[in-house]
Amino acid sequence: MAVDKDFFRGPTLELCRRLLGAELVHGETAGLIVEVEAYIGPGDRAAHSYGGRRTRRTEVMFGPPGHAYVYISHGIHYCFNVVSGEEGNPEAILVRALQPTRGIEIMRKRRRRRDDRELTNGPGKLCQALGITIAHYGWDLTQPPFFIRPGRRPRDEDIACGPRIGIDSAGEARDYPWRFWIKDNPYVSR
DNA sequence: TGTCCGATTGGT
DNA sequence: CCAATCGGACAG
Repeated sequence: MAVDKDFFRGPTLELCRRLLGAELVHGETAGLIVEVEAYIGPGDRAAHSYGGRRTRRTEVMFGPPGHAYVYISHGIHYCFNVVSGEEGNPEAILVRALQPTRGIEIMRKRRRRRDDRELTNGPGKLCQALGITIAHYGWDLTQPPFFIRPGRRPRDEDIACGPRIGIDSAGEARDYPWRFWIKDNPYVSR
């Protein structure tokens, strides 16, 4: 059913590719992961854990991989990340978009949009659609009701990568090609 | 397409 | 103080 703990081990950029096509499940709602971004620890100016910042917010990233890092964005939205990398290295992967697979009626109620693509094509949108909040901070993603299920991994030629979104004041890090998405998938953000 | 604003948290 | 891993509304 859910992935094993080992699924989350290994380099963060490799886990990014492994997450594409996997299913993120919360309760009765779920979707295939179609877009992610890596935020890699102390050396990444765009990461909340840049320079080794260790606060109540970033604490979970210092723990073992496979847990949820949820934070509040601009005061009103939630963003969901998967903690990655070795324990002690504060790394995480932001899930930016999903393709709904289950509970789409629930998502429509929560989101109230005309176009179903607007349900989960952004990091704050997908949290609202799946009911993910700050209360899920630190949760273990190998256990129901909140977990990741392995799926069909896309072929490498069906995966695209490029610079991350919304971080234009991060110096060199701005151009790192650490955003990954499934080519031509209609649920990818932007 | 562009711009503006909400309303919270952490860092300087 | 102010920028931030964003989304929605509305002008044009």
